[in-house]
Amino acid sequence: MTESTISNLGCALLGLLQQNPSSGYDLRKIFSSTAMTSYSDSPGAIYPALKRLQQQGLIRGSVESGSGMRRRQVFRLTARGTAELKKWIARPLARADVIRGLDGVMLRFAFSEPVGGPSVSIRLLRSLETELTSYIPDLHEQLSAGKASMPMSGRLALESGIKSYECLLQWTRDALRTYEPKRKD
Amino acid sequence: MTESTISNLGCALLGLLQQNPSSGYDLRKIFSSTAMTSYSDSPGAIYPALKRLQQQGLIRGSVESGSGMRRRQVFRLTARGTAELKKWIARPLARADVIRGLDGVMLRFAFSEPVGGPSVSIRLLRSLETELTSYIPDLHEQLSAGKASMPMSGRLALESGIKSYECLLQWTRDALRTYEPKRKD
DNA sequence: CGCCCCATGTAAGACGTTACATGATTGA
DNA sequence: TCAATCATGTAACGTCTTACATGGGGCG
Repeated sequence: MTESTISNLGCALLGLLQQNPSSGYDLRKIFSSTAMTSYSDSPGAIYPALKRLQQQGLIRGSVESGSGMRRRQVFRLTARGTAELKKWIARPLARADVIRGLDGVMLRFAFSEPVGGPSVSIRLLRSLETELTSYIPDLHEQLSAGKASMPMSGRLALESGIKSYECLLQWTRDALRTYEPKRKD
Repeated sequence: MTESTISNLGCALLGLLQQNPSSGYDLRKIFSSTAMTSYSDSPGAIYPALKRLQQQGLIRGSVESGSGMRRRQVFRLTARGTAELKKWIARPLARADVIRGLDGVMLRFAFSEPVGGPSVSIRLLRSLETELTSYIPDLHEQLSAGKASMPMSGRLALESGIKSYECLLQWTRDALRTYEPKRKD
């Protein structure tokens, strides 16, 4: 029933709607004009996604049509939508999330504070720190294992991936310090 | 005709096959066991992708079935496949590639040297440097513009994105120095 | 003999992309 | 009035996910 998995785009929509009730067009503008450009602003993605969310009972749209106004439909989260959003954000992290779903993780974190408060943000950061700490050494091993047999560009590409994870780990710790200034490191 | 766009997975397959003729199963193992885990190792993705590449005439499979061996089909690049791979790698970079297709860019770079030699790698790195140099300031502007209205976790998430691009730019310059030791910086 | 791994595939479904289509309203 | 923008959608298409299916070969 509530077993539906929601796509990243769907969750991004939920998160944005939680902050401000918006129309599909508003959301498209957000995706096309802000740093959330990594999500599609095409109508063929957004309107069907909104329809799905509404069919699942997670959002509800109401048509606004005052005189001298263009017809537009403003969507808001339902109680179930809020619950689903919270559940999505609080879902435990696994290594797979770090490897293939980093975008989703950052999206969850971005919404974590307004939706669940600082404690949820901190929990996310902590498990991200854990996963990265265990994953990065694996990557180093692969690098030294394959060093000889890889072309230089391949090796460099792998190093780039490693560096970016290390940079993310750094950021994670900085962010944790922002939330817990008294944390001893 | 050769107008077909090939998916990232398809290009990854082409690149790997260029280095070693392999069966679908071999390729799956690579995806599941190395840092290329970001690509799917599921048979439902790989076998259809191989079939498409073959239908496009970019690879050719030959069934190996010596006695006492399991049947397996080994794929090799055709001339057109090599050409297509080269074209894909040499395609000029645009900002969109940096925003939504970084994976693809790194994949192209990883194969650039064995396929096109150092000059192609260098060209890729240079245009990556250009794109990043122009994109990063935009992100900083967005950050300072939205600073007030964003929840802290949102701001931190944006900062994480910025940091990761800055880290990538750093890597790009390091890599360039690897290829051009005498470059003055 | 039975189980697990090799090796290949197919089918249903979900999602995003691209491109097209439609109307209403604002502004030059 | 004519173009641009607002605002919403639909249709076709390709691809990935998940799950299932199949058969041969090694191993205990």
